[in-house]
Amino acid sequence: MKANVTLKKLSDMLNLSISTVSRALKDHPDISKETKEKVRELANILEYEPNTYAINLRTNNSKEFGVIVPAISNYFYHSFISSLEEEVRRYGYSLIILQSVDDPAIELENLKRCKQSRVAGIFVSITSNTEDIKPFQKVEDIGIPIIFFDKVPAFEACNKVCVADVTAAELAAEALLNKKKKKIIAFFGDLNLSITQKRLKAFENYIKNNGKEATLITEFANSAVLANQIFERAFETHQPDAVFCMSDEILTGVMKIVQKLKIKIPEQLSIIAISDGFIPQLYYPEIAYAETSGFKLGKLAFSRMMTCMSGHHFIQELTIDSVLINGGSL
Amino acid sequence: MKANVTLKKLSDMLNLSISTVSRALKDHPDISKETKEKVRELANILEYEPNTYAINLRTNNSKEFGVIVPAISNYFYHSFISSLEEEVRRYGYSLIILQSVDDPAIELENLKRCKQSRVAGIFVSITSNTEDIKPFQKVEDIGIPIIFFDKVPAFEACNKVCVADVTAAELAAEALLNKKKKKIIAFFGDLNLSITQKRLKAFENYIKNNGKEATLITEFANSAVLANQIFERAFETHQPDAVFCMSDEILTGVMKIVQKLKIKIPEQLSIIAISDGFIPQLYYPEIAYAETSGFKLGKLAFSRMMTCMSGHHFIQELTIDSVLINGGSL
DNA sequence: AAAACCAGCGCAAAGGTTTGCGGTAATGTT
DNA sequence: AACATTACCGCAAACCTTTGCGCTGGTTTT
Repeated sequence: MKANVTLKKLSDMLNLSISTVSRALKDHPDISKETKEKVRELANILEYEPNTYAINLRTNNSKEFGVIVPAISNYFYHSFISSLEEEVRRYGYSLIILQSVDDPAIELENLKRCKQSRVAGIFVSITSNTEDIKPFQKVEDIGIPIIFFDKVPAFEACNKVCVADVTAAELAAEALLNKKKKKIIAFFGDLNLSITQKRLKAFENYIKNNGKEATLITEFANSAVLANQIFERAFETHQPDAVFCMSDEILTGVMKIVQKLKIKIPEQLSIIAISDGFIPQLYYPEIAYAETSGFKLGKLAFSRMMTCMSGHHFIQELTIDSVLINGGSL
Repeated sequence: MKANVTLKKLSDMLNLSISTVSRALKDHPDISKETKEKVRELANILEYEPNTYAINLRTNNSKEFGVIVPAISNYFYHSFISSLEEEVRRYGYSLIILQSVDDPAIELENLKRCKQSRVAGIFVSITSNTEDIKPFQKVEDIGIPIIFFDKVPAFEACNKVCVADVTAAELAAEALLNKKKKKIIAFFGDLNLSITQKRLKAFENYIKNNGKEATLITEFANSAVLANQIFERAFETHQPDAVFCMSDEILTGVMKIVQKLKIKIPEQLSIIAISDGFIPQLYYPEIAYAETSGFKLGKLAFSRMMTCMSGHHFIQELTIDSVLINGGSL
């Protein structure tokens, strides 16, 4: 573990002052070409690297963003994180990942960590049980911008970037109606989540307004396993000609039953989902879906973060549009 | 953006020195109970939080680990990361995630970042093209321990934690032979990867030594899409009674053809894979697999990191064992 | 020839915390 | 009564970088 080379060391060796060395390395106009050259040369030889800790202390901020999510191993978040990481790296930032395990208490702890680390900004997807948004607002008050993404607070005024839940649900509904489906099972996740409520409402409304002759049956399941059982029963009871799956989790539950009962897709049953696309393309035929791209959301979240950091502090709520991706399942 | 409360501020308000306040908050024996009480009280009221930057500078290390992976959105890594994050959090550490996009140049840049951030340690899964391990060793020389996981350098002496490739492949082969399979397609990924070579060799050897009457056909594909085409052709050409998939990527490719050709599992074809378990349970019947758990690997990697940090610097190569998880696919 | 200017560099403070050492007063020991 | 001990606390250096300001010697302006 060799001694670290610092500005002081360089300045000693060159018989210059620390400030001159510092400025030389930063190409400051006050320093002559020759001096700059000498300094740079020695810095290269000794492999000088500025001490990040000292810089952070001096400038009182770091090139790091915090990311707080309910869980990483989720169909959606890792594509978001992956996309976000790509983006922030270009600007010299890094990502600190914190999982809340869907527990508001841990979420709060994670927030506190971000505050203590004095990150440059925080990306948050809240847990399904998060009720108190004030702690987040307090952090924002001390100058750390917060971008909520995906799972965002329902009412409070804050910076949010979301997928277009309403559009996605409507696109899916429209696709089914275009195919003249008459008996549709719409299958949703945890009704306590605002995302479920939004998609449910949008889907129901669209069918009600545009599909007079279609029958709609709604089902709910909080896990893929539960989705299995519920769908198996529902399929036999109602003999639907189409099923809409609000999420990947639901879709995987449904598809397992499809395989078990050897249901013919799309002859016997049409399927459509809302997804970011990974799960739907695992099946044959590939499942049609209204796209909610974690990738695109990552890019959007970052650009929003940058404008927030530049001082434009007006609050904004953004969504990325959804498009219909056709599979052979319709 | 209110002014930050520092030790100095506290000490001024209490008419104490900075050092006394610092020690009081750390429960140092030199400080009297009463003083400690007063300090703690005021610190609470003012919501004092130590300045991480200053601490890092002073102690010359941070409570952060770097994680360098080829890509986050991978079947395996996000469960590793998720598990690792859970673990490090208990000890007050955080995780900085860096993606190499399977590019050795970016990988090198990521390594440099970790070095500049002076993280406490680095977890690395190298890209398939990484050839030069020296930069990693140089970082280790300056006192930052490095744990290679999953994709590890083939020959160099360094700390590695891996899944039990050999055991997993043998378990899978054994399971197929137990079922008296006679014509087995063994399907592998990129042959340039050491992981592929290991699994290939182990599988082939096991069949050769224990399954005299079984025919083995090996195939290779570098992507799920390629796996589709190759398997479709191979299935029709060879009419196998079993297929072994070396990875999730291969498995998804195979399963799509299974669905397309309506191959009956397990009557017509037995399937077994090596996987961490998420993909296999998406299908009906669930696919049997030799488990290589990202979750367990995360725990192991962390414990190895801790012993490395405690100064026991002997190099070690560890593997987590594999177990056979039965599905209905055999 | 005096005044103004400029290029090039150094001094020193600031950012907040930790910690070895030294100091003071009070209590205990012979 | 003189000395040693103990309990508490403060001084100041160190970690490394950034930056406002001031200083010097030389060149240009009036």
